[in-house]
Amino acid sequence: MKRERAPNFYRRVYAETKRIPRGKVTTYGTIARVLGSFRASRAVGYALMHTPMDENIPWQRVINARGTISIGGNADRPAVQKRLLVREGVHFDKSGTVDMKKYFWEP
DNA sequence: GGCTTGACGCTTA
DNA sequence: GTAAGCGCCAAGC
Repeated sequence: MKRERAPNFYRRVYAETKRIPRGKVTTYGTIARVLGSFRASRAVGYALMHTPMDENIPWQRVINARGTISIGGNADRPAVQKRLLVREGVHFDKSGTVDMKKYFWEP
């Protein structure tokens, strides 16, 4: 998980994620585009998956293009993520979808 | 060094 | 409007 030789790509993803202001959310594609590869959405997701909690990175503000939270495996993580976003002022739809039109943030 | 998997995105049916 | 397939980058085996 924690690699001393953290790839530059990871650091970029973390940096962009930390740039997200409170009450705003972004998508993997946006992060990938900022990094220089719009189609690297998968790599971005993979990087966030390895997001070290030591850095206190708001990975919860990064969601997919649909505005919904994926993961699926542990239902605890998305639950906490949704809770954090709602606590920050992000409104969630009853289906668990975020209104990207209002909360979508891009650099 | 090559193949497969993975928090996705976009296009086509 | 919903469903399925292809493509991208990066890491793991």
